[in-house]
Amino acid sequence: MPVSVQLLSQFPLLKPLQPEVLGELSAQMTLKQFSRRAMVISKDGPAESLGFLLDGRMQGVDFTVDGRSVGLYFVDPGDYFGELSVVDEKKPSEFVVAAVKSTAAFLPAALARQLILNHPSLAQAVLMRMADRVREAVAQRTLLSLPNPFQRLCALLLQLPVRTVPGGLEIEQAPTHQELAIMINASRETVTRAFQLLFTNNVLVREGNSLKLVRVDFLRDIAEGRADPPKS
Amino acid sequence: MPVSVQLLSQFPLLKPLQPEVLGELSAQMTLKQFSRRAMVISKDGPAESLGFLLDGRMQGVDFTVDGRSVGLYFVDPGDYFGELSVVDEKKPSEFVVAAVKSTAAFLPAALARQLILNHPSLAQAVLMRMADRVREAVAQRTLLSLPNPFQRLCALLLQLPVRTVPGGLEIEQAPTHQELAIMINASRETVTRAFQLLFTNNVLVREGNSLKLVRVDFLRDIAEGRADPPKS
DNA sequence: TTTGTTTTGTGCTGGGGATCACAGCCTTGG
DNA sequence: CCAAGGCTGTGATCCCCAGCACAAAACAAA
Repeated sequence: MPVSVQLLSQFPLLKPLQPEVLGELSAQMTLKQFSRRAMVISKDGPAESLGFLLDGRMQGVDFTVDGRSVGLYFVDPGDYFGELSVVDEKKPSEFVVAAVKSTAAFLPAALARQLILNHPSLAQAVLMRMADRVREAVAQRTLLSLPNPFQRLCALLLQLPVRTVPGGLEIEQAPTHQELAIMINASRETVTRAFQLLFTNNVLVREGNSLKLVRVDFLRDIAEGRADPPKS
Repeated sequence: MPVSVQLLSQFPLLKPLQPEVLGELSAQMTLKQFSRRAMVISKDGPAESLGFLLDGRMQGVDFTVDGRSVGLYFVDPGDYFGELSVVDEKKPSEFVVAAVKSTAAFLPAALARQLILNHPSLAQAVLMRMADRVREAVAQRTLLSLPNPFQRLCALLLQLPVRTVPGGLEIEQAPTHQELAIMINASRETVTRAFQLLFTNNVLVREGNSLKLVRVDFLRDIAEGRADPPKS
């Protein structure tokens, strides 16, 4: 099932390509749907392709040897994923699962690799992307050293992809407590309790499926240890 | 103070370059010594250059807003560092400090950038390096989710750069407890106590300035939760 | 050597959060 | 439209480890 050129051209990475190249690509790509919790890329499998997320959200996860899951990053529409294996031809370093029902387009790894290496501008773009991922990883690592889970949660909320709306920031399609918990090394219950406090203090407001951050400054104060987490 | 071509040619990254190019580079580079604990790259400063570590060891560190330090990675001789800022021209994402007395050569960022972008083979090498850093970061992140500090320590010891010696692996120039502690989100005292146990159970042996891992398999068993940490 | 400084070793205490157990609630698919 | 499986909320318990406060030891410098 080839993928329409129009869809592809939405991706910043592919923008600089000539239309005819894009056309060829589209013929080689396949479109796939994933239901919530479905595995998109497995760490074990060959899993060799470059994915472009059209719709939904995915989460990069890994598992410790003792079976506990670890949240690494989120992928949002317009992003691509799986580039690591494509460039270094090693096994994927993590799993990617669909956090919600999602659709993505895939380009076989070999082709993607050729494409990237033959187009210096693409190579450079990918290089930049990797640089970003390293930076994200560092930020995430630093976050994990915050002493208590409450701070870590606030810090995470602030660095999640948000949209500015009147009266604060908004996180659409809010992740579940569990999904957040594994990103900040905390238990699901602890996240629930923290949210509880944030709600009763009107720092956060729930709006259907999304989460509105009112009092962003206070959130930041907690994250950075200037303000103590509210007790009740 | 130009740097001898001979020194430079030890770096895998620069190997593929023609001797004359290498010669030019060497004229542009400077050699610097750092004493223990000295700051090599600051997160704030412009700090714009690509570093090549000749001798010693450095540690990438960051600080949480509340002043606690976070260990990110170690740099060993033959590695280069500071490549992130060089490729994306943003501020450094972390600090780099000398863990021990070290000497490094520096190439100004603008030149390094040119060099990399003009030589596809270098660009590719850097791309690979970045891929490695992402993989390292993922591994480190996964490590941090291990439930107890003892496991984390064992896991870290196993993924530190080691040298194979008769009767086990050896970590030369062993990091201090403090340096290890900040890499595994534990307190210095906890690391000390863990080492205590590992010594009395002959899992580790201290040999002057380096650390010998006897019973590597047992170390791995603990790290992976198959064996319980010894009680005494 | 002596002196100062960084690193390592240990006891004690308190609090924070993991874990377990279960109860309501959505939402989603059949 | 109902059922069933995921999410969210909440109490109770317990134990691990951060933090403090020194003491000892190793190391560097003078």
